[in-house]
Amino acid sequence: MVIGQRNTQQRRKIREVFEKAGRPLNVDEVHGLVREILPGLGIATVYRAINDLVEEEWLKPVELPGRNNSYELSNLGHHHHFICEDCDKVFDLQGCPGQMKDLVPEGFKARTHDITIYGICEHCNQD
Amino acid sequence: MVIGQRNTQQRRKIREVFEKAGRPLNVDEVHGLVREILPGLGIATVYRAINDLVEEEWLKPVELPGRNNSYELSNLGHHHHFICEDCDKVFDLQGCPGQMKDLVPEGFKARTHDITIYGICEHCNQD
DNA sequence: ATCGTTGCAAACTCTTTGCAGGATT
DNA sequence: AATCCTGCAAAGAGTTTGCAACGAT
Repeated sequence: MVIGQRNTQQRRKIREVFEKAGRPLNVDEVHGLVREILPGLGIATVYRAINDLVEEEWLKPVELPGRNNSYELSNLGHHHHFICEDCDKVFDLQGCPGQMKDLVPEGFKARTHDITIYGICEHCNQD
Repeated sequence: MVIGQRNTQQRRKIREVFEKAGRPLNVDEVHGLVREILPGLGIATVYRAINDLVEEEWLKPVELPGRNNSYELSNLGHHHHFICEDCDKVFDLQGCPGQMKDLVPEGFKARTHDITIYGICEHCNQD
């Protein structure tokens, strides 16, 4: 539900980890991070809180090929994602190559697009 | 297993639907299509046949954001995908905008990328 | 006091696996 | 005949839902 939410400890901490992360987080990452402070936190609570935050458009799902959804703050504008093949973390990328309409054949209508780049992140690249 | 496979009716029909489809198919689509001819076909058989075909590199998984894997013939070269938001089918696109390296920040190393375009396919666009 | 939220357990979906019978070589 | 494959059912992963107790308002 979008109205009448209560400001519980659990939901406060869940919002905090998203604000601090600066990159998309999946359900297990949120569960793990909040559990450092609230060890009893149940996974169903994380799912319910995230789904409510998506419904009220504070979070946006980041659907990535071949993996479970991550989520990020919804106020970020059009951008794309990088997946580190070493540490498996997801990062935001700035910019967009555009020209997507050229890829679409006659008769098809393009509405939007996702780009995912795979590689090695800055931190893992140092090893 | 990659060697010693047997040419069963089920596996023959599964290969046939991929050859005829001309676009990526998911497990349910394959199950549905082959069941028109072999009504007793079990879903586990479809999973096992597809996994074997992937292992021998006759098929390639098409991992798409927010949906179950589809699969396509592995001899298609670099290309991207279109998802119809109306009929939910997946189509192949020719070409690639390139310039992906420009999106990646200093310190990150890009290896490959996926592009998915969402919109309305030719057939659904006629309605 | 009300009623949204929590944790637990059960249910659901998608995929994989164990097994006994059946098909291909 | 050997052994791979099949269908079924059970088991796993990830996610959702029902419920009684709890906590925010």
